[in-house]
Amino acid sequence: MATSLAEENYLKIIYRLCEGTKEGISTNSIAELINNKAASVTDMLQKMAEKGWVTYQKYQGVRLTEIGQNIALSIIRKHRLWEVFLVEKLGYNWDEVHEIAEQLEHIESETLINKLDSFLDFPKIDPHGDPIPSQEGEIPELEYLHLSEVKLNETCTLMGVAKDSAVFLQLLTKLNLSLGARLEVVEINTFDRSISLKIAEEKPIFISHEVAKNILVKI
Amino acid sequence: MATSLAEENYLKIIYRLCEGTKEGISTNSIAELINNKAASVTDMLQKMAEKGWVTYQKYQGVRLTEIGQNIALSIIRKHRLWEVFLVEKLGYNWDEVHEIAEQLEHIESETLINKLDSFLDFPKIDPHGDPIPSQEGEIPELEYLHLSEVKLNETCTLMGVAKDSAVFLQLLTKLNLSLGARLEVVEINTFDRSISLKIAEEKPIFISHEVAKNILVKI
DNA sequence: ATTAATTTTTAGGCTAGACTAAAAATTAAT
DNA sequence: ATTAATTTTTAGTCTAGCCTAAAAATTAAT
Ligand SMILES: [Mn+2]
Ligand SMILES: [Mn+2]
Ligand SMILES: [Mn+2]
Ligand SMILES: [Mn+2]
Repeated sequence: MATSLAEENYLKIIYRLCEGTKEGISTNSIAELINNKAASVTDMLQKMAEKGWVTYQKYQGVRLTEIGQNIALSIIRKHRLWEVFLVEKLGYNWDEVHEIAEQLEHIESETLINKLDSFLDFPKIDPHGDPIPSQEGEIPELEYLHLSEVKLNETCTLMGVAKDSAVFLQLLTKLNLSLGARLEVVEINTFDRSISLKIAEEKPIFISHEVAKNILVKI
Repeated sequence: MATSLAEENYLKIIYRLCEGTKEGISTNSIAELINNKAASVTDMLQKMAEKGWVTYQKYQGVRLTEIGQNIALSIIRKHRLWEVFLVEKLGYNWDEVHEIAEQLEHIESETLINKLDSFLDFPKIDPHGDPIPSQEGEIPELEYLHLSEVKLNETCTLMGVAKDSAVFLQLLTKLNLSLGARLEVVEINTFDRSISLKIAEEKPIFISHEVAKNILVKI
């Protein structure tokens, strides 16, 4: 069945909210992320339940069905492949691509996205370290730690970000923090949980707990 | 002012119809190309006149304003640059790209299209030989002949097509007729105006007047 | 110059997807 | 266990962009 732009955006957001939990997703949480009023969300959820993309019972929240999840994953696949294209081929920075990918992800063509995938040499992650779902909708569950959880004097590799807002990404860039960077936690301040980091043997930088929480690393 | 998808499609079609003539463009001709009913077109024309994109008087047809024309040209620029991308970078054939470009042309980002332009090495024509408008909305008026107008025994170069339907383009491909081909008109049948052509010294092929009319050449 | 045919516009409706305001259900607080 | 606060749903509107049917204007044919 064909999906409208509005429906695709709902599916993507519900997918994101489902990830963290087994519970039903609340109307309000969707409304907030999609920037609509709760009443509008209820309306749409009922239509999407009708189409078999979500399971929905009044007041009990919503979950994606198998079908709904597959649609969501195909949109996420497109979003992330386009982000790779924008950074790798057109020379964008990682903080500039999200909005454009929000548009490109709705372009409908099976062949297009597979040719793009091939043109990009079948990347496994996007510019923010997020995994790219396969054509079949398989997505590797990457088991990363938040930098805020890393112990003193441990060394880790920056694998991704938990938030892709432009200001956050720009801050990381300014701090010289990019995907693949080797990080050593040289100090943890118990007062505010701020952290001192050595990036590849350079002189240490300070980051707040708030920043550390949104950086994903592998030991 | 922001343009909706529907408005952009109207502007593009009106631009095309304006090209051939100085007259006002009829409601019906727009309706036919855009696959809407005339009443819907009237409706939209009135709204677009309101916004200053067309001049419109009841029963007198419509013309693009300077502003309307510039919007149309920017969409055409995007359409054609994306077509180049699809063919040159993703390996599509020239008969497969139009529908996808119809979607991509509506992606809104100044920087995107200029980076794409640069990535493609600033092409001047698209895969069908159509000129690509500059960022400033300048478009070279290419003065081509229809192959049907070429005299017997003259030699010419295939520069473009006057129609980009998939079946037509597929026929040309089958006949080994592609952009840049050197063509010699070796026979013209007065009865049905069909033509015999030598392509780069190969043995001649036959094409109908209908086909010849839609092939653009330079002597 | 009338009449006929065609084109265009108006009038009134419909659907998707948003909204506000009010009602209903759930959850939290006494 | 009530009452209060919060969340969610229903009911009723609105706009964009389409539609059909009927009216009006233009163009073509007698
Ligand atoms: Mn993104
Ligand atoms: Mn991303
Ligand atoms: Mn095209
Ligand atoms: Mn083209």
